Amino acid sequence: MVQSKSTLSDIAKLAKVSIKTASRVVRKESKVSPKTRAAVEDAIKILNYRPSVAPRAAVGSKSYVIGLVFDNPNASYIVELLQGALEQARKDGYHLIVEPVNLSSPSIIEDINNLLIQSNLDGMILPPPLCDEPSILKTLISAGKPFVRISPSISDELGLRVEINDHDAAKNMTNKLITLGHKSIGFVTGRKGTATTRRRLAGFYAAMKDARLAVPNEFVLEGNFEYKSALIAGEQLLNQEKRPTAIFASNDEMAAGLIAAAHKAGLSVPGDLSIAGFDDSMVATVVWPQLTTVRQPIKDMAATAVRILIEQCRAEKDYNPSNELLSTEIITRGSTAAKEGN
Amino acid sequence: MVQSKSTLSDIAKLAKVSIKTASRVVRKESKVSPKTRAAVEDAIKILNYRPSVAPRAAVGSKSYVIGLVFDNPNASYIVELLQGALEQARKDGYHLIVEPVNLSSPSIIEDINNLLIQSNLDGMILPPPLCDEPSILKTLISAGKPFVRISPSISDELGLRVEINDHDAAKNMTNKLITLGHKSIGFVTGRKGTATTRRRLAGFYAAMKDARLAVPNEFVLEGNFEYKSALIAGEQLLNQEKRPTAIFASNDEMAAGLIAAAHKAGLSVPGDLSIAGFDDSMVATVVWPQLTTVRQPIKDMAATAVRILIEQCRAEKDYNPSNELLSTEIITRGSTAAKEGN
DNA sequence: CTGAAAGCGCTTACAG
DNA sequence: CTGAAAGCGCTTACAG
Repeated sequence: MVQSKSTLSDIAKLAKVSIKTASRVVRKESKVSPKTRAAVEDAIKILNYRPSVAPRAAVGSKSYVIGLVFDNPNASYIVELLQGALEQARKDGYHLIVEPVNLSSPSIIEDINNLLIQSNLDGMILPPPLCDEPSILKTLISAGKPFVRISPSISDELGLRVEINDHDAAKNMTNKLITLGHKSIGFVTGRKGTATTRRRLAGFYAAMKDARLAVPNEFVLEGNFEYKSALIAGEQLLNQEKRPTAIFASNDEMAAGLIAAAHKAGLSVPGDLSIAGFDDSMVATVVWPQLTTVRQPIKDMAATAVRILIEQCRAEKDYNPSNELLSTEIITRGSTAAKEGN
Repeated sequence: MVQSKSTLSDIAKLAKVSIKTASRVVRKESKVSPKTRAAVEDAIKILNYRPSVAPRAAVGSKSYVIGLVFDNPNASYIVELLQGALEQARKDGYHLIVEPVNLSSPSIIEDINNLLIQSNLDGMILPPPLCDEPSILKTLISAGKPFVRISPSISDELGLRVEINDHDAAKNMTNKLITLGHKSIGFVTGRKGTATTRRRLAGFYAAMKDARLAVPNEFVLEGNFEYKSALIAGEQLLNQEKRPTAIFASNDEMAAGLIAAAHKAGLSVPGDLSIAGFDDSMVATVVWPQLTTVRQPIKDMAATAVRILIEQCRAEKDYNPSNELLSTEIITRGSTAAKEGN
């Protein structure tokens, strides 16, 4: 069970074939006779053989190692991302190197380049906001390394993309609030300039328009995905005479900020004010009341990103890669309620 | 700036020395003349040379790669751990392989062993709860790999340890509540059987005893570090006639659960009830009111763990490693207040 | 203090 | 379908 290192030549000796043939079986190449293959596979099992990652990378064009870099303040997002990516990489027999980088550091390009060179990476996963930094994309392209971007803001055709449909998800959540009887609905946007922010806002407007409900300008607040931005915006809005009966925040942290603002304004949630979030991150279940929110399949997205990156690494020339669009789900919890009087 | 791979022999050629001597400089060995060293260092700079990680691992006893495995549901804990560990590893010129494992999986030992073999790890970092699993420790010991445990429950002398003083931290927080005028103070414990749980509870009792304050048995509630356990325990306690004016939870998630229980019981925090947490995790600042809590230097702990692991990897035989004890800090926020009437 | 040789465990051409 | 040879970029003994 617990054994120490056995090598390819051990396998070859036991299976009575050459090292080369043993290697063929390990790497699942096609041109091996069934009988030979079986013999080698037996040997692999008996010796509990695992190919060492280092010599593979030392010799070949492929290292069987991919990289995931991140610079995202949202802890729960990162952890889910990691778990999805690591599980998929393991399934596909690849190793994953994880590196936090600093997008505002002057050495970021050098850092990424060093990672590429030192570890001879086969490719890279780029979650937001790194996926939107042109200089990083350029570095990868000029190094000839494939990459997959997760939820990029810019939909150009550089590398592959894994996304959700932010527009439709936001529209669905807005429809849910409308169905609960709300007519005055506020919205808190994400960080300015990102596609996510734009698309979620557009989905909100689309649902309101379909329902022929007006959206006063002062009901659309500018946030930046952080708790504090929503707390400030919410305080301002809720102290006015005219205020919405429901607010939809572009992520869960900001929804938590709105709950705090409601408390400060002496309003009860969801009695006086319904609040909805986006992400279904850990925050959603540690605030009171717990958040009604849009579940984003972050783990799936990361796993999908790894899968299509590896497909591309393994691919022959005629391979035609495709982007992936994953679906979302509304999770109903205590922060929303039917509007009283309906 | 952005360059592709240069090798040790490129360096040797440029510096007009042998590959071996170039290697000596790269590896910071001592027996090189200053003049030779300078020439090689110049060449390294000019060619932007970075040693490839793969051949190092392929050939030598040392791979310059260490592993961090984790199985912890607390996202913010993991992310801080990763950042601290990755930064320190990079500083020391090591690479870090991160792997989520499943403690309840029957294949966990095999998984860890495979990781050890495939990546030829120099050593491993074990955060809780993995650091308390005897079979994992045994695997590492029999493989001859050094390891560092973070906050282990059991203080045996296997490997190195990095810890905080849970007892004194809990005692300090309890003293803070006492100083605020609270005399009836409740406590919610962590998961049964862990040393952390025991030590924090003991610290609480110690402070209460010093202040000659009674602790009724029904004021000490059993939790398990999760939100829900504290919500249930809190609901039960707060609906009784006799209830504490302050409760100290063994972590932030449970403190968040207590806030929810207080809301349900119609009590305001901190007006009717002060609540304190432990960890200063992300939860602490997204609940309302924000939590007064004990800041645990998770990032520092991870960095320290990596540092002493690498010291041990590099060490000669006469190296005498030592465990590390890091200090904590009380962070005061809105969830605690002076008891009214004082 | 410095170097020429052998080898780590694999993979990549090249033959048969 | 199978194998003997050369080599990846580095490090580890061994000499001088």
